[in-house]
Amino acid sequence: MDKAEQLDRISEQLQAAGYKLTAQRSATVAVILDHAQAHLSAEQIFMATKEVVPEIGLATVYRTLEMLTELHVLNKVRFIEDGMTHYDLCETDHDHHFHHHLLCLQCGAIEEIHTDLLPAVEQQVHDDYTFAVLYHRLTFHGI
Amino acid sequence: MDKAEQLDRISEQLQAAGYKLTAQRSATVAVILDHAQAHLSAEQIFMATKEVVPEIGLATVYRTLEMLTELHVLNKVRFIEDGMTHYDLCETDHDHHFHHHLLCLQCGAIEEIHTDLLPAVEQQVHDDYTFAVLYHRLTFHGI
DNA sequence: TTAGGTGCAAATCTTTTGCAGAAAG
DNA sequence: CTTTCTGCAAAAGATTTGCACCTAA
Repeated sequence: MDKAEQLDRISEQLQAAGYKLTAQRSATVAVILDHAQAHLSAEQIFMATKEVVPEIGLATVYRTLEMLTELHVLNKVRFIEDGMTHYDLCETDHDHHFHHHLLCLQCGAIEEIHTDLLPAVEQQVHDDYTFAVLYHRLTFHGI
Repeated sequence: MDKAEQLDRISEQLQAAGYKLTAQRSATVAVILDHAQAHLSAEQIFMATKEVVPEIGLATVYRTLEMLTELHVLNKVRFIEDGMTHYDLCETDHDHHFHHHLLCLQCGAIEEIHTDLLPAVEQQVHDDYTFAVLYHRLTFHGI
């Protein structure tokens, strides 16, 4: 699935949910798709979107990001290392289970793993702690 | 190891690192030990410490918390659910590998698991991604 | 005695909100 | 047309910092 296709799909999702399709929203989504693996912060998304729609305001970006999060298009992520929220694209399907982070303590780079490493572990948690795991969040710190 | 003993140990660590042992710092550490499993926020630690040392200021608590984090007495944790940093005690030994969270999406309760579930997974990450895992951060969300 | 610590208030930083004008459906 | 969006500026909430006064060692 290429970017244009994804953009269309997300646009449809927006409209299906009763939201209007504005230039600001399309541009914001396009920026996010352009940096799919980059875990941008709101500020970074704002800056990049401004290149395309110069009159956009930061508040609009925050509102769009919030909206996309509610629609499960985006995931919010917070690393202790910096004070802000980062956003990353939910891979359409079972993202909740197939997505972890590698964070380099030396260069700050963030990479993703899309292999599910934890099914056995989740089963164990379920059995030992009477806890229904809906999703998990896993970050490895290292070099 | 009981609380008094832990407090002594941490006090020694502070002094060994060249910090002075003040009433505010002892009281703050005591509060943290009293709520060892509670993942308190700075504000909560401040409130509780104020009961013992009423003249303490929030800024001092933040400074102490920062200091304890640098000394690896505490760990900072951020959940997407609320905007603030929570602090939890590093279990003296190999906390980095033996500590995960269960977060209940219904009642908001946070529990800890002290079993290391991931050694096999870390090995795999190391092999597949040329990545030296120093520590990881894992939260399960569910009911 | 003196370097480091403290409380307070002001500053900062990220995110949210109120509102009057603009635009999508 | 009408409901939803938008940009701006102001507000809010968490954390940090500057400074003059304390205090542990």
